[in-house]
Amino acid sequence: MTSIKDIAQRANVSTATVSYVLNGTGNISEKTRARILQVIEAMNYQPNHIAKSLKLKKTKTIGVVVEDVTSFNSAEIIDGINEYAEDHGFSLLLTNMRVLKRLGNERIDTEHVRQLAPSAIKEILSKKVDGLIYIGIHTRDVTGIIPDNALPTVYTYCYTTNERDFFVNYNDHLAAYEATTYLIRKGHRNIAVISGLFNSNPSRERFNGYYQAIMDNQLVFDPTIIKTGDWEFESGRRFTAELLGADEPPTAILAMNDIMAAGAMSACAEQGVRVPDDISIVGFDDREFSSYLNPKLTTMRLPLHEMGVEAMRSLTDLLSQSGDVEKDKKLQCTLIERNSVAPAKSC
Amino acid sequence: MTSIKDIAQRANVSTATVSYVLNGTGNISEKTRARILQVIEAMNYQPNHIAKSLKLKKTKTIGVVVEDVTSFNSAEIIDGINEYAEDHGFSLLLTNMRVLKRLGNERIDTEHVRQLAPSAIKEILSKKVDGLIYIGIHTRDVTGIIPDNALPTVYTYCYTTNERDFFVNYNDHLAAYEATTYLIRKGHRNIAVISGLFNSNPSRERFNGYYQAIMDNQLVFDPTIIKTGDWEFESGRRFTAELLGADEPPTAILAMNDIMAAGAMSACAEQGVRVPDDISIVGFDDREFSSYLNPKLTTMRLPLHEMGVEAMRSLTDLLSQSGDVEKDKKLQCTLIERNSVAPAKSC
DNA sequence: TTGTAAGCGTTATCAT
DNA sequence: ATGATAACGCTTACAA
Repeated sequence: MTSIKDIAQRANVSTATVSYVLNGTGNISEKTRARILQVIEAMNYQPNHIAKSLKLKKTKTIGVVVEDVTSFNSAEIIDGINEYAEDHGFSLLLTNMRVLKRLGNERIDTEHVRQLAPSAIKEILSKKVDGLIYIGIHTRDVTGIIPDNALPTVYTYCYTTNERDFFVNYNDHLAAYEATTYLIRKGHRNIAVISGLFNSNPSRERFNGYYQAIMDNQLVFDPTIIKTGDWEFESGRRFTAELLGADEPPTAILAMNDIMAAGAMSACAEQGVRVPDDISIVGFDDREFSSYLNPKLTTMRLPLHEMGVEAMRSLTDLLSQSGDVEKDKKLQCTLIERNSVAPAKSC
Repeated sequence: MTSIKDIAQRANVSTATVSYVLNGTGNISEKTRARILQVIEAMNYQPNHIAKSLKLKKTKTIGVVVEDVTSFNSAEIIDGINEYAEDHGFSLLLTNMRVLKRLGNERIDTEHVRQLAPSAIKEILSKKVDGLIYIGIHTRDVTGIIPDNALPTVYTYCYTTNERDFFVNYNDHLAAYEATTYLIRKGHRNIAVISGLFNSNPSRERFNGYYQAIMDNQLVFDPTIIKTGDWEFESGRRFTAELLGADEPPTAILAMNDIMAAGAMSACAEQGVRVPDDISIVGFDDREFSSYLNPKLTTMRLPLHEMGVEAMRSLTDLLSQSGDVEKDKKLQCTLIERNSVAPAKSC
């Protein structure tokens, strides 16, 4: 590999001079600069980032620690990180803890993940990244997984209780409020919800958003049409079947993710109730498959890409200590209208 | 950060000695080794990979160049790479060309991607990775995207015509042959296919597999039930509608991806034909959503994870020049039986 | 405006 | 069995 030394030699200057023109630092006469640039071109010189990193103690690479790349949220967030990173000359060192395959979806509590983390973190610290972005697999508390003293870190799709950390997430409360309001505007008065497990923050937040929309519109809150699912297809199917069996079934269902919404649609098909003619359904997440369902699912889109962008922006701001960085950024979801909602039949 | 020098000082030895025990090289007496180890522990020493890399000219990290992380195949392949890499002490530097967002799905030909690649590659070469894995977004020829002299490279989910390169892909021909044979065993004689675009290798290979299965079973090949889709939902829907309108509609459809299969199911639903009672459908890819469709889709699973593992295995073998590495590895797909296929009605 | 040289944290050669 | 030291490719104070 051709180095700065080779360039210096060929251009009859010192390595310092070459370094100066390379970095635009120092005061170099126009003609030597031109000559050096020419040699650099001719020899197809590529700077060695490793040497530079060693000297500068900055690698211009950030560690992306992801609980599982394979989780539906990860790729799009990484894409966002990438977009911003590329524009700012950062590279990404990817560390995948693979918790889904190692632990299974049931045991993703902080305790178990913490056992997986140390070696991953150690590895990444050895490689001397400048900062860390941690991508969770569920929006939950992950305090303690990354040692407190590690590096500037921003968490996305999760959070910690640590004073020093930074987060970027989305606004669950508002999203559910808007989804519910949308249904109400369509004339629905009897809106069931199939929630996720209630030990999860998003479930609670979304429920609160729903509840507030019901209250703000002077509707009556009916606890019997609130069903606690577990995020999986089968729970969406089962609870919808239950709902459909009631004397006066709801005219709309808000499912807290698209998978349960798909389950709900399945239950409807089985019982011959038509979506959206007989019942409206709105999902959550805007998974790719939502538009492959029949009918295509109306759902709340998560701002995953933007979360990646914002996480990376926060981190670079942190690293350059440029102004102050928002500690707990919350992005907005947007409703994607497709074909699973119709106006309530006038009564 | 505590360095080898600090350790040496505290343990009253030279840096060389510390390096020896750290690497198990050299001949160190048991008691000094123990003492040094103890100091290392006490000071919580972490080796500096950057310095090591500079000296050794090996970084123990490999560059993963992916055309788009966001594409359905990427995450699982990366996960496979990760699994193998972790076991062998390699880190992953991720470079995402983001072609889907930059170019759109229509213009992903090699020409356009080639314009995106150079800066990405330059960047990654500067960071001195030991080797490269290139993950395509479609199985197609990507010759010329990565400069020939770059680094040991293995391609997956794509290929080149370059003698020096290595590939790992899956066996399209066999997969289609097996899917078709499965349908034939279920008694189907009239099996339509909705293919992808015919300028794509997989489309041709899969068609050949289908054709051979038809021949091997002495069925008659009917070109009127071969439809050329474009991989998208709408084409699956439209061609199925056509197929269903025939005097004697096929009793089964082989769709060359799950998205078109979903479209096919949608068309069936619209026309009131029941899957699988009236018509059987098998897809291709085993996308996550296949089991959220109604009925759950029977489909060929792509060995994505294994492709990642094997790609990384090939690359590490290449780097350690241990034995010879298979130039063009082809993995097998496996049929996932769900609920979209039923035996043909006895005629 | 340019050059000299020390130093970043390692490894490895050559002495001892 | 252990130590001194040059070298990896770069940046940067300081000197010239």
